Amino acid sequence: MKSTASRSKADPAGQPRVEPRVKSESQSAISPNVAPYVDPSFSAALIAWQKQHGRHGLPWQKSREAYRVWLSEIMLQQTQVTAVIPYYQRFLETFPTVFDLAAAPVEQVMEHWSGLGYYTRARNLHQCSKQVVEKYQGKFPADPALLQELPGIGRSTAAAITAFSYGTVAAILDGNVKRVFARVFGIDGYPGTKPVEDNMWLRAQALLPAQDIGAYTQGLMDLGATVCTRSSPKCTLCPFQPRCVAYAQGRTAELPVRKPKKAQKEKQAIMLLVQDGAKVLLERRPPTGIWGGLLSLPELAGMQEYSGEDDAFSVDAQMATVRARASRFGDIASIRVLPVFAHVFTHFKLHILPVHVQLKKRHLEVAEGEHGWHALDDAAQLGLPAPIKTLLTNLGTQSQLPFTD
DNA sequence: CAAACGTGGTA
DNA sequence: TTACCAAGTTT
Repeated sequence: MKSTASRSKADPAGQPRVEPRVKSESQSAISPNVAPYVDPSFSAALIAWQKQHGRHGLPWQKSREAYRVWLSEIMLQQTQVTAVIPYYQRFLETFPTVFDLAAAPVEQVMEHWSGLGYYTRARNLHQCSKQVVEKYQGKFPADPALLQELPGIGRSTAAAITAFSYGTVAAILDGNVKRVFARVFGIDGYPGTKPVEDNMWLRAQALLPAQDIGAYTQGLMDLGATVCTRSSPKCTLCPFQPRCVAYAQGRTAELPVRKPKKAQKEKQAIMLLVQDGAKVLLERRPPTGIWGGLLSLPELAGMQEYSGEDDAFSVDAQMATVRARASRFGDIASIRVLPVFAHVFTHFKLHILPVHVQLKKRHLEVAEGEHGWHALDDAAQLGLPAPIKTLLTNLGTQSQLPFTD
């Protein structure tokens, strides 16, 4: 990021030519927002800023190979750069090409994704790799419209992949862009709503440069991630400070408008930790729903609504069921109720009530379909939900369980 | 189309 | 500790 003082000859400076993409329609339906207009100075300023102050050393920036760009873009959906880096590198080592990924069993893909969250992304990633191999001979299309038909790739991701890999001129609209636009143009209204998002897509299209789409797209992301941050934006370093509506009005803290918050739901689930010596009983969760496709502890009766302390879903009341369920797998030596702990998701809080069942004699293969015995020592390597992985790991090290709630 | 879908970091 | 968030897509 240190700038070589000399400007490279590749910098055309001047005005990038932009074809007029927006008709002079009245955007009257979008009340608080001004109609987007073509403004070459926006992309010119951003591209210049990116080349000098943007990020250039991220692991997925070392190659423009579509497979790598695609992999990084999927991993980065709703996920921060620092969280992605180790996953990205491990993925590339294990699956160096789209052919390797397509040929791998989905269980192995889930293992490598474990801990990253939003597990549908992993299943879609795997499906997508297979389709690219079958339909496109392993070469990702350069047309965003074609890419967008593939699982896990939406409008914004399709544009990002083609812009970075092939230089295709297409607009992205991610969280960074929404934040930058909301502030620079003073856009009121929560960006998650249809009218506001539509307006932003129109702007994103109208502001596209004819050249340097890679630097431009990266610039939008970099500016949002490093300067125009959610809290404490570094406005003095921003190339758009002179034209920023939010800055001029002292409203950078209010824009973009926050998501209206709903009452947080709470659920609870009794989870069976059936142990036989050094092995523990795990089951594959259904492909859809929370933790879809991951290995996890058997749940007693699914996740129940939770309302305060006084709940009828107490472990005590379920002991008979616990005993019945566990005895299918062997003769019970002991049952110990472990401390309850909570795990918070984006949209609800889950109270986990673990019950430890020690077997003295495991029934020989109970062929329970999705059930299987796994070494406790392998807990860290298996594709497990983060809190379950923590639970098993702590069990093995004798240390105390996660925070009780 | 609003809701579902994870996790770890920060205020 | 609670609340909010970070390179969105799918249903």
